[in-house]
Amino acid sequence: MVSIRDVAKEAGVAISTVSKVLNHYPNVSNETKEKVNAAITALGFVPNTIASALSSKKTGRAALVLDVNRHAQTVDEIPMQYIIGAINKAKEKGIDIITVFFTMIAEMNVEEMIRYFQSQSIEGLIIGGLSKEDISLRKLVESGKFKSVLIDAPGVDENTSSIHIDNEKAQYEVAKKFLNGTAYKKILYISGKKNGYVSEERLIGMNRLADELGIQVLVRTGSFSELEARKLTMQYAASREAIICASDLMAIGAMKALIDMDIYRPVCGFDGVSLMGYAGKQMHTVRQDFQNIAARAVEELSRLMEGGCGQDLVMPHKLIRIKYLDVLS
Amino acid sequence: MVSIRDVAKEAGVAISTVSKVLNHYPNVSNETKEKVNAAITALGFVPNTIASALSSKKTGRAALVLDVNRHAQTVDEIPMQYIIGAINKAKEKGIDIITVFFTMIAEMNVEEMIRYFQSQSIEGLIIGGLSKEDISLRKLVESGKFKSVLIDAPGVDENTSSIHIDNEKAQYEVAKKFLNGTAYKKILYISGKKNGYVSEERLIGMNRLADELGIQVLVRTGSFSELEARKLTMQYAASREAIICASDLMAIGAMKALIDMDIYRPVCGFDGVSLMGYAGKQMHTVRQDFQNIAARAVEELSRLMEGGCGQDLVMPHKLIRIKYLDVLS
DNA sequence: CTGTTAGCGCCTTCAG
DNA sequence: CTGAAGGCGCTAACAG
Repeated sequence: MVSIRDVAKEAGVAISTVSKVLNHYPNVSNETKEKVNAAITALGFVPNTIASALSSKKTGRAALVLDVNRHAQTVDEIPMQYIIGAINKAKEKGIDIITVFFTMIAEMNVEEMIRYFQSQSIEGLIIGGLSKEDISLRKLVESGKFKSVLIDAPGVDENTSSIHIDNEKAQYEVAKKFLNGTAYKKILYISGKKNGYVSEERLIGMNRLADELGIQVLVRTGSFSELEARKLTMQYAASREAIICASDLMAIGAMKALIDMDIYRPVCGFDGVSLMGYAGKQMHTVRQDFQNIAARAVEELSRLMEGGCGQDLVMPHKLIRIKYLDVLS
Repeated sequence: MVSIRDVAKEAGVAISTVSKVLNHYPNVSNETKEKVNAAITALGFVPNTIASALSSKKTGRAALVLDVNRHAQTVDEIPMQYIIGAINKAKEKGIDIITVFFTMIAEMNVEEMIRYFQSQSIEGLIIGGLSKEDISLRKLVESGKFKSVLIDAPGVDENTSSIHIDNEKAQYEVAKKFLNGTAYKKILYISGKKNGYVSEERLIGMNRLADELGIQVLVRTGSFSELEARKLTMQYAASREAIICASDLMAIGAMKALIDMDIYRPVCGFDGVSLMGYAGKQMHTVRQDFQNIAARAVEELSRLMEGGCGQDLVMPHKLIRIKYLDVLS
């Protein structure tokens, strides 16, 4: 392995000079800079990140912590979008991302988590899907040992940023568009998790619209589960005129139930996953650009790692109507 | 940060002794081992992977290289399964995995790829979806600079293992089961990619069955594209009795085309992705356990990294009939 | 603007 | 079985 020392010798300069041009220090003359660069390419020198990290105490490593149901049979589209968005941006930013799943750290207490991430030399965390029940993880974030970006969860402090769409507004808007031109007065709203951060906001948005339009909303908790939404639809849809769900997956569950029941009710979703396109029916939904959210999260983490202060970031959303042809490729 | 030196002091032993118990060296007395371990827990010592890697020249880092279509709107289920399977097993094996996408390295030549992975201190590669067109990547593997495990692609050598199901057999079997009890004589077979490793094997399996049963098979290339399969079905299905596809996504495309054409033809897929469950129709398919394949790949890589020699691994597959309820969660 | 010199935290011979 | 000492490749003061 050719090292910085070889480059220095080849270029006829000191070892530290090479380091300086490598790290784009300001005070190096163009002349020596060129000599060094020539030597670098001549020798095919590759800087050793490990050594650099050890010496500088900056590893540039971050963990993307995601909640995927390991044995779920449904498609994990959202985590995948997060991964794609984050990794691509991370490469651009020169930071390393390792992906970690909730299940891998679920059993750990705070100390163990800290130890785990520290042993991995991780400086930053991007957490997707933190819920109120993830107490250890929350404590980990609050420990301040790592810079963190929380997707869809609150908790801004000096070392922590939060990134999310305006869930309340989005739910309000999509439901409004969905109901536009209709005279429905009896809606079934299938909500997310009880005590879930985004679920509560979405519910508020729904209620605000209901007040405004003077419609009656029956709220039931679907726990973001397709099956649960299916059951709730079976139970309540007959006496309702339309169904609004706090996620696309639940919307699909609702729709399938309606097909089984052989009745028609319009259904509204939330997320904009491509799976909707396979569900066999056009549906209104909010579209979140998960890749973009993750990419933005990486940028934000990068900023934090360079000493920036935590902040609250609100991403834009769109309203769309998804149909089969949208997902053909 | 508490270091090995502090532990040594606390335990009243030499720094190297601590290192030895950390790395489970044989020649340390139980007595000192206990002293050291006590000191470790007392101080909450966390070994520094970076320093260890620099010193030992073993990083224990691997890259999972995957082909995901960044802007594809269909669900990237297979890569996600690979990621889940690989990462979970990697944690168990104590190796670090960073995920890399083909798009991130597509433009690079071999030298650049080598440099990229070396600068990341990566020792091993797990590559999913290597095709005959990925010349640089193939050269990278053949360079012998990294230990590699190829999923669904051939190329075993000293540093390289290959892992895959028996595609020929699987295609033969699923098609046989699918046609069992029918008297169809005119089949449309929508194949994968021309010159694709797995595509060719599957086609051979299909042809073998066709010979055996004396049926006539019209082969068309669907390139694993749902849209292409849809088009081909539109074009040829009317004059055929059944459709067999070399992937589930193409099977879905075929099925949607049949619905549009308003004719019925049974469709057979290959893979066992959960998306099939949303397609609105029961379908025969091969089921590959992608998580398990990836997990096995990590084990194999781990073996290679410890000096083992490359080998060819054939994973088992199942035949299933997938239907909507299978994917409810 | 350039070179010298200590480490970073750990591993690994090599003596004892 | 244990300890001392010399790096691994690089960064970061500090001199010059």
